[in-house]
Amino acid sequence: MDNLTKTYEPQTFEKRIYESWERGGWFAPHDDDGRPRFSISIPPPNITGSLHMGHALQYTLHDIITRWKRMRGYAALWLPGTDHAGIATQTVVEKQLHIEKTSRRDIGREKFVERVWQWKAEYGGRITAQLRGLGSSCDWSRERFTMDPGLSQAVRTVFVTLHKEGLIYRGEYIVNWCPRCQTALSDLEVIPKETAGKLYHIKYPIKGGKDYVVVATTRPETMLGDTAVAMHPEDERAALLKGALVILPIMNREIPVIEDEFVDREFGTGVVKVTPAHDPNDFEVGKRHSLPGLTIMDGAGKMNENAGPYAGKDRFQARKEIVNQLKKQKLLVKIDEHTHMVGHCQRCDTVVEPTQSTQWFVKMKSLAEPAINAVKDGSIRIIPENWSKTYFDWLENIRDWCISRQLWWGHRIPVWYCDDCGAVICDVTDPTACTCGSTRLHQDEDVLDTWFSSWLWPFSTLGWPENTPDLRRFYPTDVLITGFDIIFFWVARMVMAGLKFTGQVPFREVFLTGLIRDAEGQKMSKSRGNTITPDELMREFGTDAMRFALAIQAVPGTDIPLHTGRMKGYRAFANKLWNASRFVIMNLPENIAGTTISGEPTFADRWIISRLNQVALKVNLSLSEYKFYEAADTLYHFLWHEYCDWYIEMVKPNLMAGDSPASNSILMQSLRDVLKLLHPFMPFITEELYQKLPHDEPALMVSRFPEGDQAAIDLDAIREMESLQALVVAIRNLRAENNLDPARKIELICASLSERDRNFLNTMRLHICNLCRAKSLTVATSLPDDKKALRAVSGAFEFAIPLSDVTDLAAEKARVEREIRRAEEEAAGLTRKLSNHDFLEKAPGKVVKDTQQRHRDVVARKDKLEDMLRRLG
RNA sequence: GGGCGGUUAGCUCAGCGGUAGAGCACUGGUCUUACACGCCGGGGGCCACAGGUUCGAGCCCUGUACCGCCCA
Repeated sequence: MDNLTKTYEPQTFEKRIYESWERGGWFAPHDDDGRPRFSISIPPPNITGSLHMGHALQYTLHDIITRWKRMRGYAALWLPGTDHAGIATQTVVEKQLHIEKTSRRDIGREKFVERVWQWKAEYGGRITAQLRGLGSSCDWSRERFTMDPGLSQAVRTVFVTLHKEGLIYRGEYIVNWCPRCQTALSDLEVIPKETAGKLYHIKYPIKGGKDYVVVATTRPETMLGDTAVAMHPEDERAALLKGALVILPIMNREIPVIEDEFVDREFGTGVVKVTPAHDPNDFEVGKRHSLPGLTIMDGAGKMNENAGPYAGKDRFQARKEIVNQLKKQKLLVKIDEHTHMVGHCQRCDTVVEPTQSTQWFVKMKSLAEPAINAVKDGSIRIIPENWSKTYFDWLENIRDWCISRQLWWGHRIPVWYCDDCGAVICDVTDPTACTCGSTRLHQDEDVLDTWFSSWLWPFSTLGWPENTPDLRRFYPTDVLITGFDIIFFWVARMVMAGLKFTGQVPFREVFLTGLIRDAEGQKMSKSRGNTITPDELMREFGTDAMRFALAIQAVPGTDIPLHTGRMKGYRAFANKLWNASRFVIMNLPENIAGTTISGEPTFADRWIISRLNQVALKVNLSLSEYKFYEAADTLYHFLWHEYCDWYIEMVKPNLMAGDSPASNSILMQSLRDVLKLLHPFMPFITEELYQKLPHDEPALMVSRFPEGDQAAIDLDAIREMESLQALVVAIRNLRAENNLDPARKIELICASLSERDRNFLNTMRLHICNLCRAKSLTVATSLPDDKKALRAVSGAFEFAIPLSDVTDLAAEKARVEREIRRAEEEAAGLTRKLSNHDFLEKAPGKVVKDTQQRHRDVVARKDKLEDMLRRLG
């Protein structure tokens, strides 16, 4: 048997253990079809990313559930993979090219895509390596990437199907445009941020007079694209201006005054400029009033040829210059400070420019309805339940999804245009000729939003559109675990796609985690500089300690502030487990039988077995309800404060005497069960320790999870243990209060009028002496009338520690008096309750009975204490 | 403006109708031969506020005040 180091040193075994699991092939689900199956797919991390705390939390929970199911005999599949992160990955490679003093335009599309694949081959394994470091028991043989041929096939199939059904269309609309990424974005990829801006009040002269109207705008540069000004129809000024034209300053263009109810009369001057090509509202107004749209910027956010003198200038520079120009022309009335929401690119934080542009869209309405129903009728359960409302709200007000991106990295839109007849061909396989006979075809330049492949993830990874054995066996998946922040991006869309294309829900349950925050409760972000990475924590505290810390704080629907003190605490817990195991291993007889119990179990044995079964039942129940925190907390308390603090201590004298073979065996077996119960939470340390103990299975991870057996619970043993603990704590307390040297062996007298109690004391004699550091215990019907003794009461027992050197009688009396007062207060409260007729009549019988018992107990206690006080003189 | 959370011990959080809990921090004692990442004790809470329901309310209802998030 190897000797264990004195402290927990995770870095010495984590890597080795993970490799042994992989070598064992235990991450892949059993082929045995008789087993129930469990399946979960990973929210694929971005291929360019590195593991952050949110991942660490979510993947820890994935792993806990997967390991738990696997150990309970399920053919458990956790399917891993990554997504191709269109914008992020393209940006990374573009930066590389920039360093090489070239660009994607220079090398061309084909070469560029090649470079990205090259980059992926080189760095794409980074995040999956980190995933391994976390202990994730994913089936790597089934790893998928959103750009894999199979998944690409799924994307094409879906596109073509939706296109045929008319649910995908192409058109010119206002979209969110990121001038840095130079692509369109979906609504979800735009982050509105409260921004301190300005509200400019600008005079637009009315044609043919000296009058003018004043419009208010936050984006004066867009005025170059104005094609009208609008007022509310009920505005009295509107009547006067009916049919009037105003002169657009700077451009000196005549534009009409129109009336439209969308104008907010309260805001600004009640008159707004209308720029159909650069504002979503104005775009709608423009359509209603048949106004032309005039685009005044290019894809990079620079003013274009329609911007007259400002052509070529950056949009923000143009804003400054235009404001100056207006000032000069005395057309600027005033500038108000104005805080408003400004859209920023989710990827690069650049201010998004709403721009009129031709893009591809998905009609979402008809897809959303079944997704709503799936949650309403319980086919999918969202945990915590209150997120359902958010889910419904979004789906009920869903807008069409802009899916085309002006990128090169991604799934290219499977649409071709005939250069001769202009036909549009949309097909799963690349067409070679048009129906007109022409072979001059060109494919649409755009690629699809990355989420357009992610929303197929639960089934595309299992082989869809092929009807593969994996798809039949592992779809639908059981549960989706992810952050609530992607409930729209991903969760809702997956439900829509799953129902539409497989006719089934993609998962039966959705568990939404909170966000990981810093110690001050702030969101972690690079700009705040408050990020902590899992790598740092794993190095400092051990992976198991970090996992345990995350699990025990994973209360559904609650954010987790990250305190390193907490991590330290769970490293101490791991150390405790380590040392408890060390103790057990050190005390193993050479040839202990693996699983058989020889000899009669002692009281302590019966107690720990009972508690172990209760704990196992509780852990299974908690995990089945996704109460990770409850399961972890139960185990923490059991191992430390029951197994270590009491059971090991109670077993020590037997071990030293060598007279209880059963205890030896139960000590080891119950530890092994604790290791099993803890394994999903702390896989590395438990596996390492399991390997050091006698064991039957090749690895803990494939051993059987303790289910807990109601029949193995001896409630009498548990009750007796509770009174023993209360008595021991009371005696220890008395010692400590009176500053008795812990090394000093005391004499102890315990008294009770009941014979049963006295029998109990005699049975527990050795435990009491051992746990209280007493050299003798005298059991009596009453305490001797000796003044020189410390006295206290615990439950039905009174006890005394005779001391020849007790000197401070006054202090001792004061202490007893204090206890009497406490007992009196409690008794008074209970008396009040019991003299209330309504309580006696209306409260359930059990509650009344318990209250009466408590009252009797506290009165008895008070009597005993008063008796003690008298004896003290 | 609409919606959803939160407000419990110094800190971070459980508890959600019948005696207020945990971890950390604090504090007194202690290197008792598994562990000082330890052991044995201890202190600390009108459970945000105001009403209501109930025999009984952190727990249910109504309202208020702060704080946070999401959607317009």
